[in-house]
Amino acid sequence: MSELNSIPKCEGCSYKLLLFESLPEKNLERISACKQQYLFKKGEQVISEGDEINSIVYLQKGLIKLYKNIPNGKTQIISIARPYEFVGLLSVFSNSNYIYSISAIEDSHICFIDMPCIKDEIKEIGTFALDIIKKMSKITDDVLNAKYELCKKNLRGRIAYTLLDLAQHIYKDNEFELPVSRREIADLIDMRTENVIRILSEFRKDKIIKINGPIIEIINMDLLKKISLAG
Amino acid sequence: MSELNSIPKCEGCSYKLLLFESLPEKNLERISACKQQYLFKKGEQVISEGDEINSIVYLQKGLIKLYKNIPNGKTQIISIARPYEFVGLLSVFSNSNYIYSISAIEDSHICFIDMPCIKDEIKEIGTFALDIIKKMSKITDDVLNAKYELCKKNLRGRIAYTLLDLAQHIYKDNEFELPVSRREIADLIDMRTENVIRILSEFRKDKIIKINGPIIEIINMDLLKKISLAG
DNA sequence: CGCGGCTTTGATGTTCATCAAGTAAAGTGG
DNA sequence: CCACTTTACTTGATGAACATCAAAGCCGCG
Repeated sequence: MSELNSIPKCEGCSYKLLLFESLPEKNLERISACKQQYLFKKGEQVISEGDEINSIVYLQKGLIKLYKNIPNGKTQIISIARPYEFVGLLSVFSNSNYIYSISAIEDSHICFIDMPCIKDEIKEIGTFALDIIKKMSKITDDVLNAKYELCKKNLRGRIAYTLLDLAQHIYKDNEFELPVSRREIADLIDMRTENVIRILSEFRKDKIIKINGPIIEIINMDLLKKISLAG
Repeated sequence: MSELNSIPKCEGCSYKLLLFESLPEKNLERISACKQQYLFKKGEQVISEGDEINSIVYLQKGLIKLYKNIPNGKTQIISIARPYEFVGLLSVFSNSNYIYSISAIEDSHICFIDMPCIKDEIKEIGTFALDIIKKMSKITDDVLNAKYELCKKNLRGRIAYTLLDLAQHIYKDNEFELPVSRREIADLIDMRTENVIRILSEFRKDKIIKINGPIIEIINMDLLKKISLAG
């Protein structure tokens, strides 16, 4: 982890539009003054389960994963998050400590805004409070819907769904490098490593995707969508 | 649906402590003035998918289910909610229309608070805004954790988990009447009706529960907990 | 170089969905 | 009130989907 030496003002930050649109100039400056931006290298840990929550975390650039350590020394990935997502927004207001860990799976710029600052602005600016509520509501909706969808699908459907998510939402490209191991994908969508591999191989044989080590290219998007829906 | 003829003031409502603790007397009176309470009989529909959201719904007494209608004429139950739960809180701030239906599975008292009133108070009273945020955050956490747990379990584990939830959180009694059909339980936890029945029968044979029509009594709580955890 | 972790494939057994068939219970119309 | 229909419940048989076990190749790293 290293501090970014040129810390941009919040005024120029694309997140401003995302969440701070309703904040007057004066308040935005206060927010700007109580934030820290850091660069995390690929693989570095951002948050450890149990850490005290004293800031809101968001991802400006890069890719991170949320995960829990489960008893037998394994990990359970909760989600993979891309920029423009308020990584820690889900439970930071109801807990005093993190119930999951976060680490960077690509070099990432991460911004920490002090929690007391955020709370002060929420208390002072009513429209900002409503914005936060709306955003939280949206995130919850999305995460829950995704989980409900995934739960009902068979294994082929889950893999198809995951590949589509990576291509369409995370990388916005039909060709991308799998950001996590096959074992971690298995964790993420509740199946076994062997079956992740097997189904990826089937998709390759069926000419739905090309596999080149960690690189995946989707060559039959329509069929993949059908499999995801049918699953 | 029938209007409750003696509408109690919010001051005496147990929900006051739950959410409106930080609201001054004056504001609580305004909230009190823009709410409606109704009695819904068992089976009556409270909200239909697609209805415009113009109030916050909460359950004061009774039991309700949230569900979606899915294409083939079937339904998917999302959750069963008990009193002291803000039924509609999950997505009411990010959508203009309901994305699920709600119906009463026991006679229920339901309170509707006009959304504009709530929003006005959020904007005006900062601590109230923070309370709402905290509550939403907690609900999200709980619902998500439950879904993550359930997803990973095998069928026996899911049934055990569901029975424990009903006994411990919903009815607070080792003996209770199943509030929904076995088919609906299957929907709720993503399995087939036949397997719900089969596993309940197995639990009966293993002397974990007693079944008397719709009445279930848990007689080996420890084992049920083990099965839920092991699942 | 050897060790450990990730990947891959095959063989095998378990879990679960599906199909079929029958009973009980509950509503419906004459 | 009874015949009739529908819906919920229940059990068994079967096959498909999936987890588990085993073994081998690959690759990075000390």
